[in-house]
Amino acid sequence: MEASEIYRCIADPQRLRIINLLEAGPLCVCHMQEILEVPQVKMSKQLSSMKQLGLLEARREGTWMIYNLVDPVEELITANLCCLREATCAECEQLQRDLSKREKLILKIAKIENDCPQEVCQQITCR
Amino acid sequence: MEASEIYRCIADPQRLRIINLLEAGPLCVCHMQEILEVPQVKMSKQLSSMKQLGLLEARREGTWMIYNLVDPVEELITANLCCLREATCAECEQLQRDLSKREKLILKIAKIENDCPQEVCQQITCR
DNA sequence: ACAGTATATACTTCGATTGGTATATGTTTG
DNA sequence: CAAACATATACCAATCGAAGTATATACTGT
Repeated sequence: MEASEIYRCIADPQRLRIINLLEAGPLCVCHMQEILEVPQVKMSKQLSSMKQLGLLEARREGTWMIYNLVDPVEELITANLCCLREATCAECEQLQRDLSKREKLILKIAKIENDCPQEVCQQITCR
Repeated sequence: MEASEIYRCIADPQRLRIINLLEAGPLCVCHMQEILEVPQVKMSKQLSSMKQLGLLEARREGTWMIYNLVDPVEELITANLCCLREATCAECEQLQRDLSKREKLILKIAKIENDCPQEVCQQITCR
């Protein structure tokens, strides 16, 4: 993958947030939607563009699609997330908040039975 | 400066090459043109957009404009250049070649009297 | 087979970005 | 002041990417 492709991808704050989330573990689409508070279409299109690029992959579990970063994760991605998590710009702080939100969500769905992604994501997401 | 602005900037291979060159030291426009083999208009427009963004600054010496990275250089820029110089994608190898070309050019203009940027860049570029 | 839920795709519209041509600006030298 | 050089800007056409609406697909449980 060329560097410019990766940069073009993470140049969009929304896509960067998705990558940031997935770097912490796989998630299904509805979770990401909930955390990022973004319309379904937009989410789906961005995921599909990143999958096409070769950055993400997805597998289906029931009606849900679970996305994850392709392993091994691109060096540039790792390096930049690392750098961003120590920085203090507005976007960087958003990334932090997203990760906290993810934590809470994971705890919630681990508790409540029959919640949307419960039986699917409980084992997969909380590694 | 927001992260996404920086990524949008270096998502263009040409702009990344410019930044890569300037990270090694200031250069005047005609030098960069010669190294990157790019039309004058394009070079000028890209430089001006990066200056506007706050990534570059320029000062005039005679008829020449000398550009340099604003000090201190953005962390993200430093980190990414560092990462790219160890990588092996096509674009990364181009960056290496550009740096070699820069070395040769510097040596050349240090020798030849009255070459375009000689009296200007000799002291400035070869720090 | 049907209804419900999760996700993806097609299509359209709109604004931003890019590249090129022509021209302008600023500086030096004779 | 005119000519030459280095660089910047204005303008236009073409392309690209983002966003929204509507619709399609895939799966599950009844």
